[in-house]
Amino acid sequence: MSRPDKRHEIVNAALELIAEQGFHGAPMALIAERAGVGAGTIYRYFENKDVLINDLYLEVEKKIWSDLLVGYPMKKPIRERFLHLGTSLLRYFISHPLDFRYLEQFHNSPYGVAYRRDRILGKKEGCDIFRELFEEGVSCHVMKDLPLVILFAMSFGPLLAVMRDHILGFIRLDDDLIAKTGEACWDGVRR
Amino acid sequence: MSRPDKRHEIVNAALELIAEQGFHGAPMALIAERAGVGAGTIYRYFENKDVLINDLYLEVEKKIWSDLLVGYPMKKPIRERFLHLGTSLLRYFISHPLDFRYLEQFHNSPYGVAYRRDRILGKKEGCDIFRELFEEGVSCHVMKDLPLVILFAMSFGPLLAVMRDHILGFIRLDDDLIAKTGEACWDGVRR
Amino acid sequence: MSRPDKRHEIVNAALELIAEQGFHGAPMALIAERAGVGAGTIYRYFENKDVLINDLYLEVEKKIWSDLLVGYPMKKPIRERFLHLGTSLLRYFISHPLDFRYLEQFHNSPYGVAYRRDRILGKKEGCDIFRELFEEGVSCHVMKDLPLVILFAMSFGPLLAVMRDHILGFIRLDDDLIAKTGEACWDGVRR
Amino acid sequence: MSRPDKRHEIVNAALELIAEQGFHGAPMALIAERAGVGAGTIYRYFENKDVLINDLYLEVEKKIWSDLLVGYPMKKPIRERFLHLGTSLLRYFISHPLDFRYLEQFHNSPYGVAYRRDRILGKKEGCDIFRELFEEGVSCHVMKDLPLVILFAMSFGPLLAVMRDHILGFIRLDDDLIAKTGEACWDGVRR
DNA sequence: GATGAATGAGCGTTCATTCAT
DNA sequence: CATGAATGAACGCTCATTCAT
Repeated sequence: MSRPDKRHEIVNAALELIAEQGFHGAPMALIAERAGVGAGTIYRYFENKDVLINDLYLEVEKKIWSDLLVGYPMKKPIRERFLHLGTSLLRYFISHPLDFRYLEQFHNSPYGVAYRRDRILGKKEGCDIFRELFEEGVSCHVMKDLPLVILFAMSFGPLLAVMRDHILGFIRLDDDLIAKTGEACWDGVRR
Repeated sequence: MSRPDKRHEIVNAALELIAEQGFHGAPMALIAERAGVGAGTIYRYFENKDVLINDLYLEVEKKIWSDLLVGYPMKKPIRERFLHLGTSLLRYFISHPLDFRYLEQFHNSPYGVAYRRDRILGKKEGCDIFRELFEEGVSCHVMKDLPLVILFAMSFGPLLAVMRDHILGFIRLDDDLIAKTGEACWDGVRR
Repeated sequence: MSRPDKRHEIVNAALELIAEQGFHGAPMALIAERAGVGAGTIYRYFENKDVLINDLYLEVEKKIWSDLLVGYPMKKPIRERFLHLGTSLLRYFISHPLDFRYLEQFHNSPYGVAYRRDRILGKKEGCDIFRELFEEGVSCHVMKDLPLVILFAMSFGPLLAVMRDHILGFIRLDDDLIAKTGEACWDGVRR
Repeated sequence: MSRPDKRHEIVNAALELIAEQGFHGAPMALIAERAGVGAGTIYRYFENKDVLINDLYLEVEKKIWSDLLVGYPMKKPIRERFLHLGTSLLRYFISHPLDFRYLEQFHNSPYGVAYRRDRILGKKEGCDIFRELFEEGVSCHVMKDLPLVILFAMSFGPLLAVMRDHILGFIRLDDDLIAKTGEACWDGVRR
């Protein structure tokens, strides 16, 4: 197994275990076992468990951001851009349910708080696209005149809630439902 | 200290510690100490830590349900009932931030999954009021023709997201913002 | 086993193992086993291994200081006081060889450096008696006019070296040899 | 890098690390890194860590012995020979503090005990010069009539103790102090 | 010969749970 | 009943040593 492969096996094992069992259910020894490496090997790739968890988070986030930007209709009206982002996010998570569950575990843990703070305060680069969209939406009187934080919440809140239900098997999100969910979110923020 | 008092102290200590520090930061010995009882005493009231955590969850949920029903405008239009529930929920969490944070910890843990499943499937009593409201809303063509699960998500998702931001200090929810947030949620579900 | 007993068993097991095998040869699990307690039990008495090691050091040192003061001929000439301290120290270590070997391990480790520094600089109380003796010896022209640090070294150096040889079985220190060793040390510092 | 060079780099790196940080602070990987070789390479020169440590000890000791013999006044009186050895030892350690600190680490560890035993029992060659000197001193009634072991201790004990204080910075050994320390040691052993 | 990635036994420490008092 | 000292399995992590390249 080549070096990048081994790293990937570790990251994948961690993603699976943490997504499925939470941080408690993912001791380093188990991650190592599932990755097919020795326990000490993980520490050649990651300084410690925290670093592994944070690096994994960054990787997942990066994949998502780059996915969201694929086909982003920069020149189209705000509504279409909004719908693109919303439905893309849903689609991404539907194809990568472990990523979704990992992010949920991450955000709801000591690790995640700092990141949430940074994101909201605009320190995270990837979020620019959202902030710009919302700022434009507000200033063009297309969206409700509410604090950005609230508009964020009105958009992500329902999307993520719907995703949770999909992941848990309470609904089956198909293209139709994805579109309708996106529209409903738009109704929540539009003026 | 009487028996119910002692139980209450334990439950309260657990609520505080878990809400503030997460499950990791709430070892039984610390809960016992903060409750002013011996470590072994907890096990006279709760079979084990899991039971304590689940019982605590049920208590918090019960308080919330009963609070939501106070002043519930049973006879008023769907919209008003919806807004009552949404803004009441926000108000409850604003005055009981520990309850909110505990629920978040709980839901995002192995404990929480089973409960979410039960609730959605209609096994939880308290949810009846929501289900009835949404079913009526859909059948009267006042709400979007979407699966109940989606309508739930469109309502709770943003509310809880907004609450998180309030708890984390990113916004300050006042009466005006509470009302506007409720309205925005309504826009999301209404036809 | 009563609480003080258990603490004593732990301290004793640590003393034995560290004295005989060094810090490497004294893992907490082994200390616990030899003490006849569970591994976690040690942590009820000592915050961590460092604290155990330092506390043990302080206990040993206290025993020694109090032993040295027994029968200290405060009013007798410097020479007699010096000989009292030297021979008492030898006698103490002969009856408590584990204490001697523990101190050796301790001083020759990261733990011990700080203590040595403090002692030399006169921050340790117990050393007062030595410093006073040497200062008086120098100012009365009974001892050589050398820095205190050197006089300390001229006294303790040979004593401890002789002790090491006794402990290792290279010589058998009897009363006669103890007396002669003390005298030889005195010759080293006296004018 | 030639074979002897590589070996020397390894030995040197081990000396530095162990002298400065103790055995705990000198993992094989770090020794290898500082030596500029691969971790596995060390094992081509030394069977294992113990062997490396023991070989290093022998090298240091050899350097010292050969240094002590430089200018040894074979024909001069016992006193002068004694002073030569004592002050040469001090001077050697002052110019080679790492050697001193390494020896201290070594002697105060499981490794060191065997060597001390050997030396004292006369199995080590280098010690001959000391033993001869002391035996002559005793038989000529120039030194005290004490066991050789004690005379050794009376000589080395204070010297090494003084060195420790110098290394730790408690005193600054200059030529004057070196001479006086040697004389004081002589007073300890002479009749 | 030289390498350094991989290994896994072993470390110090935590904490849910038990049980003698 | 209530206690809290005692427990030991399980954790995250280190490092001497091996071996495929």
